Amino acid sequence: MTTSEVPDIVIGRLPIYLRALTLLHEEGHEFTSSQELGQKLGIGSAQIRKDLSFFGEFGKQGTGYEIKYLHDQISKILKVNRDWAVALIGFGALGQAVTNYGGFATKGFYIEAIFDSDPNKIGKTIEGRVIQDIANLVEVITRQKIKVAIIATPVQVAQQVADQLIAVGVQAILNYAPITLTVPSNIQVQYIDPVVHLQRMTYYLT
Amino acid sequence: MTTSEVPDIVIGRLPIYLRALTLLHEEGHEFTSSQELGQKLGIGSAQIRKDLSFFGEFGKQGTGYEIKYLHDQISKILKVNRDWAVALIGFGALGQAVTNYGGFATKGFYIEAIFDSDPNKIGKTIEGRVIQDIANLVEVITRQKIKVAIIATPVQVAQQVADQLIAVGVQAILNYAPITLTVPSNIQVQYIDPVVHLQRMTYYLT
DNA sequence: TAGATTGTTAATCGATTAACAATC
DNA sequence: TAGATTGTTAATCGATTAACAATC
Repeated sequence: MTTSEVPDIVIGRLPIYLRALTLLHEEGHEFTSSQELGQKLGIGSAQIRKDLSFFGEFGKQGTGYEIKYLHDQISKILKVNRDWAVALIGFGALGQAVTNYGGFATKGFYIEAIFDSDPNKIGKTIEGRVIQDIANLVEVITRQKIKVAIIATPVQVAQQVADQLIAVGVQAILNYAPITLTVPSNIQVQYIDPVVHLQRMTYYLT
Repeated sequence: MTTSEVPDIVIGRLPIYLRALTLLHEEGHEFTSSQELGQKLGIGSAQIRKDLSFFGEFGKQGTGYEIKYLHDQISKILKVNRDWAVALIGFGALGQAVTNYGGFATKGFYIEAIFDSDPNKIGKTIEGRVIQDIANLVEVITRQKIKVAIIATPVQVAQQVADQLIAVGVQAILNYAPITLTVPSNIQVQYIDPVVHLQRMTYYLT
């Protein structure tokens, strides 16, 4: 959440739009409208038009949006029209699942460095990448100029790992550890904690 | 997002509060304040007090909140002071990671039924649970009266799986498939798509 | 042209926050 | 008592939405 022209909540919806556009494209559609998109996403059509208007004019009156064009434009806005090198810290069950998940690479996020502290894991090769000693984190990430990291460590070390990452220039952290990280305001952090999502839903259950 | 007395955004913060309280408790603290909590979570203290005020009075002027008590109260509010049976649909790499993840059970979410469509997987036993044919989903979930489900299927079948789940009484869905599900307004859905989180952050990168 | 849909404005709605009396 | 912190009010801030002129 950085001070910015465009509200962060709008930025947060763009990947959702992108995902829907990808799906429509795969289904062979060529055009869509703010109404159709909104229906699919459970969002008002006005909101979609307003969100897009922060960045330019992407549609045509009467016909709507060309799906491929809008997809490319949003990709550019989000800077996902290129590849990003990602560091993964923690190669436990979760870190291994993250590594094996094909969805990152197909979207341009390549895990190019993996770290763990377990001597039994350090040195092993996983799909061409050697698991490195977390003691070398500072050196390796500095050298490779990696800007994006995924934390999949135990919760006890997550904050100190984050501190190290930030110290060597990482600007965006996807944190799987169940803890809110304390970071400077210019650092991006996103959280994945499935338990949080489940707990949010049980409130509504009868 | 159901029509409700308490704003859904407030409900969404309660699990975060719970997580912080758990941590403080584990660190041996006995009391905390809205200020301390807010600092740890990057949230204003007034917001925390306001959020809690929707449900009652849990603190004491001058001393703040007893951590264990507040934790228990929020647990009750969220209905996570009991166990929940969970169905898992899809036993690919992701579904397997979800099954092996210990974090669900320790928070009271027990995966009590696993479904897949692959004949090579159906019938196998995983930690005491047999992988069942997705063709039996309707029967099994109806019989076991399961209310919470996790979708970890390929994106192509996620919507139809969701439709089936809802038809047999599932009220809360945690969806790992990269698609926005269309569901009735009384059904809770939460999404986990790490790519969405990463794409949201790259916008801010230089 | 007639119909459809955009981009944008202004109104509405809702969430956050500052301030403070109450009180432990 | 003095200091600290709550719960709550009212003001501020920001996001959503309805409406419509413009135009494809």
